[in-house]
Amino acid sequence: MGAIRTTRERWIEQGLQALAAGGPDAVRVEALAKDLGVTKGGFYGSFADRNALLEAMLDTWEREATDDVLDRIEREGGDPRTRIERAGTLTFSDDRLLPIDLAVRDWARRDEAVAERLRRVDDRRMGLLREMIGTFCTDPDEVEARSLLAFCVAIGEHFLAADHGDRTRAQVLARAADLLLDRPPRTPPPPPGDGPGAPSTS
Amino acid sequence: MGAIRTTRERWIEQGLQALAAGGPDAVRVEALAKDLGVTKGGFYGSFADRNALLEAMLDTWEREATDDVLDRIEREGGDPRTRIERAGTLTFSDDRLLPIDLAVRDWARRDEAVAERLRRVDDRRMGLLREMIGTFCTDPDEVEARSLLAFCVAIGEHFLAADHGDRTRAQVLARAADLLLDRPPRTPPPPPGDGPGAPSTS
DNA sequence: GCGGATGTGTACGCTGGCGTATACAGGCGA
DNA sequence: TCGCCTGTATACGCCAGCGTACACATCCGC
Repeated sequence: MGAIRTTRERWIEQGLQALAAGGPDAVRVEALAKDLGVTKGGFYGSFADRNALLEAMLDTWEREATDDVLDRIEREGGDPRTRIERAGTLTFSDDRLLPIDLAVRDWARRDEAVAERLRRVDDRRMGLLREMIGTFCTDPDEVEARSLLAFCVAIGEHFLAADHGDRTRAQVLARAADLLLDRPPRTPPPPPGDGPGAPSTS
Repeated sequence: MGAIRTTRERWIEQGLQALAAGGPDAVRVEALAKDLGVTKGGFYGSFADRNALLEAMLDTWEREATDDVLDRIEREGGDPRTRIERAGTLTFSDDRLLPIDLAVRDWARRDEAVAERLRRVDDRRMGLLREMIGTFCTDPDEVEARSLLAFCVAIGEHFLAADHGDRTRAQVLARAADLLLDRPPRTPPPPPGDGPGAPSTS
């Protein structure tokens, strides 16, 4: 009957999906079991309790969100501006990582232990931004300000509901990225009939 | 015994506090009753069910977050840059409104009806930003990009855990506001021993 | 003062979720 | 082959939370 035994990793992955979809309160042992097509019987063999699962989920997320992404950026190299945008893409355009990231951010507002993990993750990301932006901006205060702006827009974008009239969000983001990365507008105001939005910061 | 009868408004207010502190899942009828020093007996006289309370809370929030704030900005007038910063202060430095705002944003990611309300609120706020930034920036694409950046940093700031080394968050935000509002840095790099951070965008 | 409207306390049934206990099934090494 | 280890199903006790029922208190208009 049992296709693949339900391992610890499968519980963690399903927990992260539930976290992404409904926040920490949505991580319920019996619901995860149902999603996995089993009962909760075996859960307590892999985890002491629900809290142990949450910890394990955060461990997994922390690793995936930092080492995995940063290693890949470093390995693939490229122009500083390109690397910033690739970092943004890997983290904030990933269908898997993005919703988890946003859920963790909200969670961190209410749980100091989660906030501490998030701080570790964000510090590494800010470090990358500082380094990259520092290659074309000399004033250290301005580097910090631009880095903060870039990070805030990459996150805040997903918490913002406003429309932009004729423009798409992607178009506005592309222009914002031009401002932050101190480069001329890519598509000045192109005559009508342009393609879909450029990659942008997020 | 009962000092002041527990009115509909008191339930709503307490509900908003709970929402701010723990998200929509934390808005529990019996918990609110306990906070108010009563039992849940009378709750169902003012509200059909828990959901009706949530709706009423959102109604209240929507009004306070738009009409009340925007009316006040308009009434007090002032320089465009000043008005932007006052709008930010009234909304995102208010101990009462800010946590509610952040909670609603996360909630909106999972509930389309909440997202619709948030869209109405954010559209009005973006409208103000566009108008103000448009007074000193001519390119409409750039106005939109700057408005988005300003809004994103005002929100994103609170979802960001990173440190800034020697600088305080307020200092970095002040510099970011200078960039967005296209004005020279206020405290170029002041010798040590400066006061607390300037108001900034948030 | 009286009576209804409004709020209150207590008790109940129901559901969902956690954690435990216990017996069962299948793979894998000695 | 025999046990063990791992995962599984089922059943249980427990508690929190929603919504209902009903009897009681208090205020306000008449």
